[in-house]
Amino acid sequence: MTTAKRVSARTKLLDAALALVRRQGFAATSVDELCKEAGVTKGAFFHHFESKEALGVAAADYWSETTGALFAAAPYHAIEDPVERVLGYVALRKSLLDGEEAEYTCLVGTMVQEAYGSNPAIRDACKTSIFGHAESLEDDIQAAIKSRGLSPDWTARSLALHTQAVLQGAFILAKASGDRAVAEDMVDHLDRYIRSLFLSSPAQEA
Amino acid sequence: MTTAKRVSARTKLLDAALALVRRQGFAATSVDELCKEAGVTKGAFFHHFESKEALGVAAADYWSETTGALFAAAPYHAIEDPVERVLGYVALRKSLLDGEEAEYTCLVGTMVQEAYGSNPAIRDACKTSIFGHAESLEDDIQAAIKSRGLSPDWTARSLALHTQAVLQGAFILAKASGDRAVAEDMVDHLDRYIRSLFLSSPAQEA
DNA sequence: GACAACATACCAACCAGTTGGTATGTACCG
DNA sequence: CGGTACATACCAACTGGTTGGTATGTTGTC
Repeated sequence: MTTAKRVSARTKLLDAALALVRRQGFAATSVDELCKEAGVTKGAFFHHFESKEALGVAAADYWSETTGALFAAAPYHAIEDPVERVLGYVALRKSLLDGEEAEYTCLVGTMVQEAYGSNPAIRDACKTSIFGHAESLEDDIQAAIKSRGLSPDWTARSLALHTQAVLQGAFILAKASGDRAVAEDMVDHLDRYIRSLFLSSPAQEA
Repeated sequence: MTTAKRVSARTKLLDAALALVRRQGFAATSVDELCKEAGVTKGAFFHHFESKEALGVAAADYWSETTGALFAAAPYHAIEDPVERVLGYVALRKSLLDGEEAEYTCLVGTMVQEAYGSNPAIRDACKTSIFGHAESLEDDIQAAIKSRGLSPDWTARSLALHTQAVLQGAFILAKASGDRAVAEDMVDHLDRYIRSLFLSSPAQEA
């Protein structure tokens, strides 16, 4: 092992950032607070990150890595029919709506709202995270289009992004109402929409 | 006229709050900055608002009023067919995606992400704004259901909220990418979904 | 002359970031 | 193998500027 005793201060700070920024936003989270949550000192913070902004960028990248690994390992990829695979993704997203708001909502969706106008580096990192995740869905959607012989007037990319938009919006409504059931209803509508795009016959149970 | 020379400091501060908070978020916007933008002093600020938090609540209420008036005056209400009226609302929302991000995005959607965990008063004001606006759509959706003789497994309320979720999500994607065309695509998907719910035959042009 | 609507001057707490330092490697040279 | 040179990882104390908020005016109006 080349580095670190057990868990490096860097990783502890990134975990602290996920927890605190998701709960209260980026600007409202101070460096002191992050250090306290991580159990390290300010010296350690500025050893690993040259600024608070740099921590924000690193946190977005860290978010992409950890959530990317989670979705890459998910069992829905094994579903053979591509339409059902896309619906499997949506079902997984619904099942992840569990616990407190700060536990299931999206770090980069929260951060980009604060950063888009004043912090290009964080904005770009958030963009890469959201649009990169959407891309991982695009191939399945494209395969689903092909499998049903469709020539839609919408693109696989735009539908992949739509799933992300619905989820991000669902998070906002859940945060506003304090009720994750609202978010679940939004995902149900998304499921219904995707079925309507790929299945010629009307309603059908999951 | 009972108050104010021309425009009261209170209104100027609320307008400043809309501009600044939409651009950079609530926590990142300081009282000094708000006063400078509004062209008033700190004394005026704390004369009208007992705290920064109170300004946040007032800004959310002010947002509800101004946007409420805008939508109440919109011509789509005159459309006779309730399904077309709902689609008219969606078309209006799409047409409002104009200018810079900070000009078309939602104040309360931005604020609630920062406030939900640490500021119940602001959270509630945002909830009232979003859910209140959704309610103004609910009657039209209910009428649309009735007009087509449907008995759906979804509620008018949940579809009204879904429109808001799609819009809020579209704003996030637009902020992340810096491209409002992405948001327009999301609204197109919403339009397509609503048509699929109410029209038995497939695609049809607006 | 009372009261609302502001302005000016100020403060204690907090902010991001810096400093100067220690403890523990690790690389390389003789 | 020993020792010096350098790197990495971290820490406690500090700094200058900013923060939300206050105390005390001044002004215009009924």
